Amino acid sequence: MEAARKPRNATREENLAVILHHAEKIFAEFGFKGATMQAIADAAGLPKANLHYYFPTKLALYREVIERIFTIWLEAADSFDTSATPEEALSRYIRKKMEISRAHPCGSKVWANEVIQGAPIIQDYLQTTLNEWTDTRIKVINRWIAEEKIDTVDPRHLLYMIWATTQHYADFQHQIVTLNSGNPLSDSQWENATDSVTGVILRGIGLKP
Amino acid sequence: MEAARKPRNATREENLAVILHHAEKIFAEFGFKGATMQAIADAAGLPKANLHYYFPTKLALYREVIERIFTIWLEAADSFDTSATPEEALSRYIRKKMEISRAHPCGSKVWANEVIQGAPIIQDYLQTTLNEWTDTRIKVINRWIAEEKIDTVDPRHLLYMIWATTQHYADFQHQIVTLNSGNPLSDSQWENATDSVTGVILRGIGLKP
DNA sequence: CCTCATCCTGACCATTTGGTCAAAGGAATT
DNA sequence: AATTCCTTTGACCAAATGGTCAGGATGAGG
Repeated sequence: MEAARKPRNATREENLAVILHHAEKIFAEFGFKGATMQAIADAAGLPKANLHYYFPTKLALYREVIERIFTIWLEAADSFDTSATPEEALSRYIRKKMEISRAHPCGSKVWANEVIQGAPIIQDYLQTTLNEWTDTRIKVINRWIAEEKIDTVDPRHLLYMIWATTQHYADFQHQIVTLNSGNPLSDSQWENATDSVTGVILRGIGLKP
Repeated sequence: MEAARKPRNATREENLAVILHHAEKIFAEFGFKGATMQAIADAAGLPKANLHYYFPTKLALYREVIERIFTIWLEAADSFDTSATPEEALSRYIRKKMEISRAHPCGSKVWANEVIQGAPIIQDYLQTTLNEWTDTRIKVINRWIAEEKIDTVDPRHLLYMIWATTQHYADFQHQIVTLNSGNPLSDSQWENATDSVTGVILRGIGLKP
C-alpha cells in the first residue's frame, strides 16, 4: 500500500517483506489480540522498536497484512469470469482458490479469524468490494440458470459452498493434517482434494466435470 | 465435567451456566489469548474474583467451554448412522449440523479458532475421538460406493465438504449477515440454505435429494 | 441464636503489553 | 570531513492482565 521512497535502498523493501511475512504467521496463530509485537519481532529477527519504525501501531501492521490477503483473494476472483462456460469458470475458480489455500494458509486464517471476530477491521471491505463482487457473480450464475446451462440453485449459497470448502483446507489445515496421520497433504492428495471438491460441486448443479 | 456437590443450592448450577454461556461468547469473539477474565466477568455480571472461585484458571474455563462444544458435535454425529439409506443419513446429518450452526454459532467459532491456532488444547480429541469417528464414517461411505448406492467419491473429502459448508454458516456468520444487507438469516433463509447445501452435495454424489 | 461450610468480593501484586524516545549508527551527497 | 537523511535500538513507561487472598456474607441444621 505504501510506496517505497528510496528504491535504491532495498533494505526497506526487505524488512517490510520480512515483517509482513512473519506478522501474517503470528496473527494467524494467535488472532489480533493474541499476537504480540514482541513475538512478531522475535520471529522476524528484529528488535521490537524496529517494528514500530515501519508500522506505527500493531493495528497498522495488522491492517496491512489483511489488505494483502484481500488483494490475493480478489485476483482469484478474476479467474471466475474470464471463462466461457460454467464448467470452466467454476472449476478454474475452485482450483485457484484451492491453490491459494495451499500457498497462503496463514493469510486465509487471518481472514477467518477476523471474520469470526465480527470483522472489526475489514467491515468496509465486506460491505463494498466483496458485496459488489458477490452481486455480479450472482447475476452470472442466474444467467446460467436462465439459459439452462446449470440446474436451479441459489447462487448465493453456491458461492458460500465454494468459499467454505476451499478455505476449509487452509483454515482447518491442522485438523486435516491430524486426520491424515499427522502428515501434510502431498501433491497428489491436494490434486485429489481439488478434484473431489470440484466434482461434487459441479455434479451438484448438473454439470459434468 | 465437574459434578455439582450441592444440588440443593441451585445457585452454583446457575452461575456455572451463566459463566460458561458468556465465556463462550467472549472466547468466540477474541480467541483464547484475546479474551480476558474481566470481559467474561463483566458479560456475566459477576466480579472477576468470582470466576476464579468456580474456575481456578482461564485455561480451565476455556477447556470446559471446548468440551461442551465437542459434546454437542458428537451428538450431531449420532444422527448420521441411525439411518437406513445414504439419502436419509446424509441429509439428516447436514440438517442437524446446520441447526447446530444456527443454535450454537459461538461454540462453532471457538472450535474454529482453536483449530486455526493449531488446536493446542484439543489435540488429543482430534487424534482419538474425531479420528475414530471419521474412520467409521469413511467405511460406511465406502460401503455405499461398493453397493453402488452413491457415485464414487473420496469419503474423506465428502466429509470435509459437509463440515466446511455447515460450519461456515456459524463461523462466517458475520460475513453472511453483512452480505444479507446486515440482517440475520430468517427462518426461511435458513431453510433455503439447508436445502441448497443438501441439494448440491446429494446430487454431487449421484443421489436425488 | 450459634456453628459451619459454602459462597462472594474488594484490594492487591507480579508480569506482560503496546508504544515512546533519545541517542547512536550508517551511507550517500556535498 | 561535514552534512543530511534514513535507520536502528536499548531503556523506559503507563495500562492491562491473570491470579491471589483475607475477610465478609449467606444460609441450612442444630
